[in-house]
Amino acid sequence: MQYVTIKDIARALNVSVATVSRAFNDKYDIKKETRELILEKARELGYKPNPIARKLLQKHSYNVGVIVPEFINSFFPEVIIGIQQVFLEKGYQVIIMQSNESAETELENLISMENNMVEGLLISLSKDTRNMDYLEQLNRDRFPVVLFNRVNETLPVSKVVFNDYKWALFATEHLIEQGYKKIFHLSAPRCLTLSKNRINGFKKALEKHRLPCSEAQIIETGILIEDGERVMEQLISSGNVPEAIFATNDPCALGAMKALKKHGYKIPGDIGIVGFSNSKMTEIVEPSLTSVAQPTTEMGKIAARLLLEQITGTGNADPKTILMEGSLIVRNSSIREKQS
Amino acid sequence: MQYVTIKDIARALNVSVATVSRAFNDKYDIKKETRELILEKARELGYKPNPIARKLLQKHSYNVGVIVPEFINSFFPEVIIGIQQVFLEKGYQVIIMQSNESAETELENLISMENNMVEGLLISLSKDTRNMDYLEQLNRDRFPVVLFNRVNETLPVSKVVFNDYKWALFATEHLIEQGYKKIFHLSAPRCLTLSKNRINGFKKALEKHRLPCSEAQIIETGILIEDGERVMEQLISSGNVPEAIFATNDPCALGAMKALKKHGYKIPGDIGIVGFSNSKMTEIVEPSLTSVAQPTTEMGKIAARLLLEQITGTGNADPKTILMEGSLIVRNSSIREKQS
DNA sequence: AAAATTTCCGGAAACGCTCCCGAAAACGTT
DNA sequence: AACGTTTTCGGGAGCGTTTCCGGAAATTTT
Repeated sequence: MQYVTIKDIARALNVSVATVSRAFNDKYDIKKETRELILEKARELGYKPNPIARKLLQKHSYNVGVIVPEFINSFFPEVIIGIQQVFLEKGYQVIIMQSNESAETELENLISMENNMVEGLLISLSKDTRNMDYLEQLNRDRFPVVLFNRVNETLPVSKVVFNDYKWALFATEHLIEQGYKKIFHLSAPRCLTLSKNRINGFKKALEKHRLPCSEAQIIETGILIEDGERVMEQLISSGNVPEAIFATNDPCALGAMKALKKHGYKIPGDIGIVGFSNSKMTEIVEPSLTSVAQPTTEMGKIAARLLLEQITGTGNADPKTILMEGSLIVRNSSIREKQS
Repeated sequence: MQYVTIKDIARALNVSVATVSRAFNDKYDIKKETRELILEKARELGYKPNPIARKLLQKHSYNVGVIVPEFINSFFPEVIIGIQQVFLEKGYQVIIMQSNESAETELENLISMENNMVEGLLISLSKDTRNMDYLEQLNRDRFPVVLFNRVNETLPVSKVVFNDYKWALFATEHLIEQGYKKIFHLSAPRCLTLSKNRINGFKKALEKHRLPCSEAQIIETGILIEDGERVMEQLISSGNVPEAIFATNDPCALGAMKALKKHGYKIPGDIGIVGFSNSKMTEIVEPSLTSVAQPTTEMGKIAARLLLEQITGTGNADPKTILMEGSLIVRNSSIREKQS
């Protein structure tokens, strides 16, 4: 791979390497014919400029990196599509890595991104990321970083997050309005800021409507179908079945539904369910699942534009936090026909 | 970003750059104390080796690239997890890009991968990739490439594919055994080799059991829920509803189910359905969806190992095609209780 | 104590490219 | 015909590393 260099073609044509370089960089410092000649020869020899050597001088790589914890669920892929739309249009390539919810892999990804000289980084933190040293260092070095969805409070960088508090509150209130009283929340790992906000929204709703609200109603579950299923099975077998569930995401809600249906519970009659993120599955499952819609692709776009501003140096440099709003899509899983 | 170089720290300590370099590369050509001293100073100045410069000499980047057409469905993410497992273990980083089913973006990805000096490439072709010139060139330059899942017949590189023919045949036969006669196939874009093989398997099954088999039974649908739904709606409104459906993937099957259920058809009573890829959703939907399970993660691992062999030069260089087998997971969507 | 090793380090070339500077060649101006 | 301009090109330094080679200093051997 990559045998023929600029020198080979300079030698073959008896010109200087400088001239060859000029031919490729389209400088107006070269006669049209020699340019043609060089390009012709280059094609003949199968020459390709070595991008590494080039990058060594000019500091542009036109690469940006995206690190996400997973892409089994459709959330992150949708965000990434938005990110790509913005960057491809501007001539940047998007390098994606997934940390697999591991802080260790995330760090490796981070280092590797640096090695590839990305000009900026969009990150959604893994669930067991605690140590922010590396990111802090990057930020101190004025390296452009934007956090999205899974963010860290303390890091002074731009962030794009969903208004989890508000929509968790709305989702819970919706259940309350339907007459459900004993409401549980199936939470994502509590260490995530996102989880905390959703929990707070959930609590606030109960409080506001003077419903009981104990820690036992908040169950740290996970984000996969299996997680929701497992936790629900446990609740059922321990006889502690709530009247309604607000789940941290759709897969989790779907898992819970699966367990409930298996044990003969009627949804939404016996128990109401609300999910989060409004995935495609909400309309496939029966009953259809009420869910909070998040503008995923839009979120990606906004995060991307924020990063772009930092990279190009336009816009002011102060970190800002963008709070995204969504909507509650009410479907059958949470609507009680008529209540007593 | 990246202000302090090896020279700065050489100057600060009044040693040569060679010595500094040695300190970092752990050569046994340096006194322990000076090494410590240098590392200490480096930490103090916040020095980080410039990976670009390093890559310029030693030809290793320890990066491999993966290009997939999409990751909205869970298939590719699962494959990628397998790929990552193999490479992370060997000290390689995996760079992921998605072509968004566009041949143009795919080419850009390809070029960008080269620019980042990946040592090998794993590709699943986009649905409208026709032109193989670039890949052919890469292959001629002996650049390690492995195709997986979405492959091109003519390209003489290693490939990892699923035995689509056989399992499409089995899936169809299963429907036939259940007594369904008028069976349709909802196909992915026909230009894909994978589609052709599944279509052939489908045809073969019908033929074998002497069932009618016309082109009208094969409908080019797509790979998303919406596609399956749209096509099924059309079939219903035109009054041309089959007795059973073999869909090219689960989302497509789920979309069809959604339309059928909406119009009051009973599954599996009125109509039987089989999907492909055994996604998580098969067990969430009602009735649960019979599907062909593909060893996705395993497929990623095998493709990764094949590439690794090429990169490291172990194993023989002849391109080989690995055919993966799966299994038919029979669920409720295709089981007729008792038939007349 | 001199010779032979070993340890440690500096100089310099190299990787493939870009770009500044200056010189030669071509052209135009009085 | 002498001069100034412009175009075109080559020389060479430099990007930040690694690595080979050789030499000085330290250590061991005779």
